[in-house]
Amino acid sequence: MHSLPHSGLQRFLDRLLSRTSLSYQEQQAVLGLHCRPETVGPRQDLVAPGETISHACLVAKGIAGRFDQMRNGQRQITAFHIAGDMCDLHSVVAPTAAWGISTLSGATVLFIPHKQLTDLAQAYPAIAFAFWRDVTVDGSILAKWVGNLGRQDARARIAHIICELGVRMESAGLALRTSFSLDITQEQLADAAGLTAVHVNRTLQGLRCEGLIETRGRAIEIGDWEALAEAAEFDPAYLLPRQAIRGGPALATTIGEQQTVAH
Amino acid sequence: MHSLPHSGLQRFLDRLLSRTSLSYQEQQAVLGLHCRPETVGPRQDLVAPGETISHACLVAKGIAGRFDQMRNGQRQITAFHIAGDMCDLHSVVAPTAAWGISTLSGATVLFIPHKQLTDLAQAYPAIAFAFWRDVTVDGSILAKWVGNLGRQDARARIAHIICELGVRMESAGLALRTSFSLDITQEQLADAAGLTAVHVNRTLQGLRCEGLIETRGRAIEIGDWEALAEAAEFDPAYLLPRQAIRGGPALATTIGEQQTVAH
DNA sequence: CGCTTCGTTGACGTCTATCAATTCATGTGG
DNA sequence: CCACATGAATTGATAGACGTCAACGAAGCG
Repeated sequence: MHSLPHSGLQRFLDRLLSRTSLSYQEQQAVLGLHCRPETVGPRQDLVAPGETISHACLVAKGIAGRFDQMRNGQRQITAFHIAGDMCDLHSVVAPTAAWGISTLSGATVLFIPHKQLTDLAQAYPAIAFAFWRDVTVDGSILAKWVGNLGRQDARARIAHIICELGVRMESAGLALRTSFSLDITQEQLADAAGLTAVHVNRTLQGLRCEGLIETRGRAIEIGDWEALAEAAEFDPAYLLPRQAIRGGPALATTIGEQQTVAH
Repeated sequence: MHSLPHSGLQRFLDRLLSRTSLSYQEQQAVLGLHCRPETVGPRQDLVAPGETISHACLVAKGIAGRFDQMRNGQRQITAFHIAGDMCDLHSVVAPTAAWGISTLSGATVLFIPHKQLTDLAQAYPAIAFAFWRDVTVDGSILAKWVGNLGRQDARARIAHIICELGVRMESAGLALRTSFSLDITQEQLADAAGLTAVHVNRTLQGLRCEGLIETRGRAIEIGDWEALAEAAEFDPAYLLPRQAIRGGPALATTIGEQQTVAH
């Protein structure tokens, strides 16, 4: 369909490589995925709640969110997806989504048929393993969000979300953790933090007054990272950076990794 | 180590079989896992937060919980594990836990070395696939908990937890969804619902007054299931019952399932 | 019998939601 | 260049849900 790999695929590959080593051939196989790119405006639903889908969504540019929808129409964002994230690798296993996916900012999204992904996982065990790790990271983030929503107040919740996205953007090579653009509205931030937009607004003002963050438009500057992380009780271990994976079981090498992680 | 398979392994196998078909040989391989059973009292930590582990925990009897711990010692339970649940299949991929695991009631737990599980996944692709599905179910439940904590009030949150555990116990063949023993304290329920024990107590009284639940000790009776599910906005789709898996991609059969799911 | 754990109750304080306006930024068309 | 529309950020006043603290009762257990 496309002779040159889309830059979104390169970002996705980089993300996989950040936790799993893949051979040249395996890397080429990922880059060779056939996909249908699409430019989407903000606040557009990519997957409706309850819909059965046959493709996964890869965010190439912008930011998207998975959400749970209540009867009264309120939404709870359960995950943010930045450039390079595959929104719903789960859908390969469970094609009928209990959730929805929607763009938050304007975005470029690649639609990849499930069959392409399953074929890939089948042909290359190392890729299947990388996919499994990706799903595990997703679960780890969700567990942390449960803790964040259940046991932290508004100030800590928002600080935690800001810390997480900063670190994730830095890991993805999109920005510095202390200076990045969080291209979502306060209302969307509220839907992620389990708060109202009004209260998010006041809490952000509090964080600014404390000197923990500065904002210019949707750009966020964090002067004192340690202080913000302290306020958020943020510990990046749950994001499973490479060192948290190292020292793992033999599966990594035996099931298809071509080379061990550098030490 | 043990000539006869432990009944906990049988429960675990049944759980896997509820979503993935396995051949006789594969089933025997699961039952042949070597494990160290241990009887543990209530409120005992099986895995401390931040600990690096080399084994997974399988709950054979009783109920355990994964939790996130705050600086001040408060805990947020992020997942319940009933008999037949493998607590931390994730730990195979990420052996340094960002979370902790603790018994809630008294329990019998089997400790299974990671190596056993990785060997199994390596030898039998269908088992690897079943593990992947298990991790996906876990993630789906976590996402629903985020929605429950972020956008529902105390009454709906507690009702939702009760509904979920009822359905899961019924699926596991442990009880009826309308009549089961929820062997945890109100304080533990509060740690899962993101509330205080006092407020849980009052909310439970409210649910009893409304006639939505009846309790005798820790046994719960649900007279009108529909009404409770309505109050909780509970839809079991997120638990990925077998029918949500059917109609999935070809991976199931191509990657090792011996027979298609009965229809 | 005393000890411990758990469930229950009351009074009070605080965090967050709700509702409604107002300001600000941006873009569009005349 | 201005009038206007639109979406987002901000502000104020008030209400409600939930937390906190403290005490008491019930049940199991050595």
